[in-house]
Amino acid sequence: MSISKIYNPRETENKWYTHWLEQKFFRSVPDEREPYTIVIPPPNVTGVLHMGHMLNNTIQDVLVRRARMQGKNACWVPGTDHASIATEAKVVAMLKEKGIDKKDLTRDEFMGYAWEWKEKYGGIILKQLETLGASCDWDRTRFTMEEELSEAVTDTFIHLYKKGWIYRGIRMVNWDPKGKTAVSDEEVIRREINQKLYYIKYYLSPSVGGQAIANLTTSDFLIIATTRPETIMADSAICINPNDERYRHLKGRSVFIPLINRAIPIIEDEYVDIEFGTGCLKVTPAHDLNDYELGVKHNLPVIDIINDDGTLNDKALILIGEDRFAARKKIALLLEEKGHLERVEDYKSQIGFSERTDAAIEPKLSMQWFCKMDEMAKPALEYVLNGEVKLIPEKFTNTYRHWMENVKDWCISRQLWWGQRIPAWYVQGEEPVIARTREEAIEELLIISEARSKMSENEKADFRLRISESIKQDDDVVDTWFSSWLWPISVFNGFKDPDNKDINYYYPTNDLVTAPEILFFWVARMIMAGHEFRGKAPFKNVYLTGIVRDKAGRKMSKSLGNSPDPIDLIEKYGADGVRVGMLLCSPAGNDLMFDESYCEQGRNFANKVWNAFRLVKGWEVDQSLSNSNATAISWFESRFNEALLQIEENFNQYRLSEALMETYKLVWDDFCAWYLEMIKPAYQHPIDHETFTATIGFFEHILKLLHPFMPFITEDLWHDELFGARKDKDCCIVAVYPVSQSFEAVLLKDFSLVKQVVSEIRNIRNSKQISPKQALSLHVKISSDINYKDYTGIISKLANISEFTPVTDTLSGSSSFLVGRDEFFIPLADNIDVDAERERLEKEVDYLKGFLKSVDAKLSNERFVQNAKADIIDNERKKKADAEAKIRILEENLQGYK
RNA sequence: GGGAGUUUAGCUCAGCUGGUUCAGAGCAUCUGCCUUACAAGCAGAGGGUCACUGGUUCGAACCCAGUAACUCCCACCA
Repeated sequence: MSISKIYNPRETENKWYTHWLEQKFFRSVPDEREPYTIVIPPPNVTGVLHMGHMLNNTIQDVLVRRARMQGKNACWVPGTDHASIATEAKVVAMLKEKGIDKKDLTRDEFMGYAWEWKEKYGGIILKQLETLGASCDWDRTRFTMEEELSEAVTDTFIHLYKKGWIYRGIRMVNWDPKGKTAVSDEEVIRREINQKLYYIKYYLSPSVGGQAIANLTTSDFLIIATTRPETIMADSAICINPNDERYRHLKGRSVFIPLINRAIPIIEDEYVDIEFGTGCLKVTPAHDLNDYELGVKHNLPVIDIINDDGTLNDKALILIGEDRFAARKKIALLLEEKGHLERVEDYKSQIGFSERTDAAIEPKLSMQWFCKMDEMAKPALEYVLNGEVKLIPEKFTNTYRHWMENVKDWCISRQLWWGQRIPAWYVQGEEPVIARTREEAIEELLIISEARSKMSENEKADFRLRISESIKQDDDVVDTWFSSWLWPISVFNGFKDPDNKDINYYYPTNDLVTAPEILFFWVARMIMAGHEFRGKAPFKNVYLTGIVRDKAGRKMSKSLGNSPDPIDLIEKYGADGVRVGMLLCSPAGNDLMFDESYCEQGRNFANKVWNAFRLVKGWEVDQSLSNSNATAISWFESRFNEALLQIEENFNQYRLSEALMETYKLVWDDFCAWYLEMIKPAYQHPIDHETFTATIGFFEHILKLLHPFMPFITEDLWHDELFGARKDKDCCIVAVYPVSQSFEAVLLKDFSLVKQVVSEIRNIRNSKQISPKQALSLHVKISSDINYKDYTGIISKLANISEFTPVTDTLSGSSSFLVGRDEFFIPLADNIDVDAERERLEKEVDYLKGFLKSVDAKLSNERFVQNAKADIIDNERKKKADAEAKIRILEENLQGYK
């Protein structure tokens, strides 16, 4: 036999993945079986696999593989997301390196480069998923920007527009000056930043009507606190609280903006917090959301001094062309020079940053497209509240509800090129028209025009000609999420062909596995779209994974450099090892503190399975031998079913890491450490046929249980001739997953006592430094009803006992122990420290007496006896009897030492 | 500022409706072993005032109230 002592994953992984592909095991087409469907959360095309994907996709693969083995028609749909901002940023950067500026390109040219880039790098992450063993139906791979999915986006836009749920308007949006696009509220990450609060003097203009105000002595100026001094040039007013006594005298007056000396009015509004800062607020409608609203209310002009790229424009009058942050520093100096800066304080406040580019968000007024959310949020909330969609863990329901009840309209336009272009068409002097194509837009315009005034055929032709020359499509694209919210429907072509076989069969899908961070971005919106377009939520369960953190609890990120490359890990520990490692440290719903040592544990486990196989593989069967392991076999059978029940339960509750741990212990402890040790024939001895067959059967069952977690090693072993000849199609991946059968509880209970006996003997050996090779004799004084005769063989073998003698009296000069009510003695005449032995017994008796006392106290407590349930009381009585019996035994034994 | 969650062994976590022999697992640690499946291993051991303070109860890791620490989400205070 020349099987390697160590499991070598590299050889097997490729081989079996290819085999699975060849056999089309991942392929799913509708049939009569019950479907089990997962759509992948499409990773960004720009992405490379990181630990978050690793976790997320391992979980999906475990679920899919298990479902497949349970006989369901398992379908895992893979794909990628075009990720407009992230991808466009990468393409722009790539072009820049080549010396090309996006500004110098036409839209088409840019898209050419972008597609080229996508073709080149877009497939990487999916290839990487293969190495981890993902059993996706690759024939179904979709991309959110491919033609059909883009059409779905356009159709959806039109549909919602017709419903009046999509509208255009000027709003204060979150502007990303780096990406030069608006981003949604959800894409803004707020961080507390150390800032400076600048106290700036605004001098009052000469008093009203030329009359000096008497009590205005020191103050020819007001002081205003701001974190953004570079925006003072955009100020439209100063606002005070009408109830603020301190500023009563300022009503109706105006001040000059420092440096540029533009006069602005002082207005009053209760919005201003008297307590904060100086109680005076500068109102900058163009650059602050609240100020904007204040401006609308008080009819103030909007002065936008910041360009799309975050530099100051000519309306600023000074510091034109400077970046906003540079301008901030410079203006502080200028103000200081001119004596306008009263003081500067350190100040902490929340600043928004773009999720995609990490640029500080600039509130900016602009014309954008919005999607109304309130109507769609209602049913989407209902699905979760009534349990049709289950969030796992449940705690997210609260957060979900809160969000859905306070949902705001969704800014869906993005000032980018990479994405689905907004299907709005403009002609000078006309309202925008929403249509799929230029032609349809023109027709639409014609109809509108026709409705206004009747046109002759000539006029029509003229009109058509005129508008087809001037008509222009909106330059913007829709938010990426505006395509991914359709994903569970669009991957099955549910928009183009709403009654097709696939969508009818696979939709709604079963489980969605994703990160809680995108519960609102994506999950909530998918539920909305699911309801709107299919009348059904898109999935039944949403498993929200934790965030992968490092050992110190920091989120794994590129910038921290604390994230291992999953592919390196797979190289090092094997895909099965990494999968196990990932799951071992991922309790459902909690973040996981990842550490490489978990992968090591996973690898060791794979190796354990490998070696168990080597052992069995090496046995020679002797047909003439009769079965000498009946007890061990029935014990393991029961134990297996007991564990399987537990595993099923864990899976039902999506406790994957517990399901894995249960399997791990079943294999390592019960199967390897106990069962195999019990039946293992002596060196170079054959095994009987019956035991061998049973063991092979157990092994197969174990491989099946392990398969969803460790697909490669299990498939590899599955095909060994040990298990008989297998056809190409007869694979572990499609083997029938076992279903738990009834088991013998009494046998399991008795056996746990037997294990204790073995452990006690080993313990005595250990403490007395007796070699395992030295056989011992065991004397047993039985008072329980366990039939130890059934177990003498097992005990003898596992504890190296040469003689098993029933006795009726305690045996002095021996090391003794108690298991249950049965007493065991190992004669060790010259190796016994009598004092120590006596002491040990006394200690045990003391402990038992204490224990008995507490039980007695309970039982003599009337209220306990009155209130507690009968079985609890019974149990206490049993404990009492048990303790009393043990004390009697031990005390009897102690006689021998007196 | 509002809300949610967490706090159990050195680490990561179980502990389901309060009640099986003084609270469990895996890893790590310690001790002894290279015993022909596996040192990526075997056998054994140690390790916890269940964050803190009260309360309810015959009985609390579990229920209630408060306190503290941490985490996350939401929010326009310059």
